[in-house]
Amino acid sequence: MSTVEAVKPQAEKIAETIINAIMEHRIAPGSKLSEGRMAEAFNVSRTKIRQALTMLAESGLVQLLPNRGAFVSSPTPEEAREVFALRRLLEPEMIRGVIRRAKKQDLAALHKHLQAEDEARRNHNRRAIIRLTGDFHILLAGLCGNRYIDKIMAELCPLTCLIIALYDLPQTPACPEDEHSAIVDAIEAGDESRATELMQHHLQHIENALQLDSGPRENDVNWEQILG
Amino acid sequence: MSTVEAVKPQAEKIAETIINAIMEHRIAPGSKLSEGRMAEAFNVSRTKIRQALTMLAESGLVQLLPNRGAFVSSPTPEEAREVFALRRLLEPEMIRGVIRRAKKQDLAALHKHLQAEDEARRNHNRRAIIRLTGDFHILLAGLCGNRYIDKIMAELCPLTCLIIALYDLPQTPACPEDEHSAIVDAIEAGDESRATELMQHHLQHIENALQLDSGPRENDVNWEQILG
DNA sequence: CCAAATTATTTTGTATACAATAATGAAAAC
DNA sequence: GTTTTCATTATTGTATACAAAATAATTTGG
Repeated sequence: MSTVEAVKPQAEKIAETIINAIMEHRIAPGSKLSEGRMAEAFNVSRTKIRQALTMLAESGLVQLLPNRGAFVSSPTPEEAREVFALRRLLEPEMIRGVIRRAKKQDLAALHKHLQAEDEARRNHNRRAIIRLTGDFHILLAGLCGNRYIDKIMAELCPLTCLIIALYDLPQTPACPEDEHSAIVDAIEAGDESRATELMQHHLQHIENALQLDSGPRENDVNWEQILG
Repeated sequence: MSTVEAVKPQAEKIAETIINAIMEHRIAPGSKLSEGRMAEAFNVSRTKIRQALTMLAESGLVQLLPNRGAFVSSPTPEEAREVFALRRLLEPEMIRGVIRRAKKQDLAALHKHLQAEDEARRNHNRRAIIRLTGDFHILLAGLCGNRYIDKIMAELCPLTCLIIALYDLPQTPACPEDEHSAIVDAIEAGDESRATELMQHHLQHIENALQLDSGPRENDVNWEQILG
């Protein structure tokens, strides 16, 4: 009797690789994702790539234009605002769930994550910082006890990374230094109102740091280097 | 200069057909969706069907088991509760958006929908009733001004239909008679607190009418959730 | 007759071939 | 020199063929 191992389909892995690259700002918004190139890069047929792309499109990270191909989304300022509005709605509830259900090991995982963030900051590893600050929210979502919120956050966080790539001022550090650790402290203390308020402000800070009044910034496609 | 018409891909249409059938309870939770049969039914190749199925899987309505095929999801009681928890969080916010932004024509569309619901009820067209009561919430979501909430609701409503198919008592009418029209009245009156409260209660009523304490009803063979 | 093992059939997974469409580049016209 | 047109190239869209896996059917052994 063999246990049914959760075999993760290859297409999903490919999609995750792309998501990771998006979260690390290694693929810019608007980049074309050529099926042929990707098939070559991942050493797999276009069929698989196509599958991964439809998944990414369904999650909103990629736009599929008929007969033109797949492009990484570049959210408009309005869409950016909508993303943040939704996150401000979801994440406080998420926090409440985490406080209610978190076990010791979950808190340990959060602390471990904070350490990783810290290390990335010390090393001035900008890419890791961006990805990890996104992952923090995904990690929280995974602990909130609602798998649908979890799924949504897993889509909204990469989208937020695209938004930051488009509208954040390059010099500003994307994420205020210690807000994450303050949130974890409040969670650990079981202080629901403080934790949710910190989260609200945290999200508001991020949005405020963006330049959402002008149109999307001109940034061109540096796609080749990714696969090279 | 030709405007870029939004050509809706065929795969999407197939997926929508399936979603519609799910919302009308013409496909039971747990049903197997065989690629071959579907290809024949829709008169397309399996490639297209496969695309539609990955889309449906991504939206959570279908479960893809490796080497076994596609099955319509049958949410567990826990999942059902999570769906409702999320809806209770999203829909009041949605209502606020609708009140803030709704134009005359939007309200007209809502009234037209209420009429359709009424007619379906008069004709005792149970399938139409179920679908239309779901569509009401999707319609509202489309008016709320946040396309991400819209997208999420377009997934949660069909899921809710599956939940009702699994856990609702057959004799109970799935949706309390006039709650939708009361909500529209409150929206029209611009009474935010009343509208959101009505929506809260509405969702609570639906959930309360379900039998979520026992396991999923023996509808079909529930082979699939075991492997997940 | 029932159970286990084996064969046959069906169904899913993947790659590839070819058609259709768009993007690119070159030549011609103004 | 710039623009338009046409041919070429590259890319996407779709179906199909074949391999792998699972299900169904049959045979064999007890």
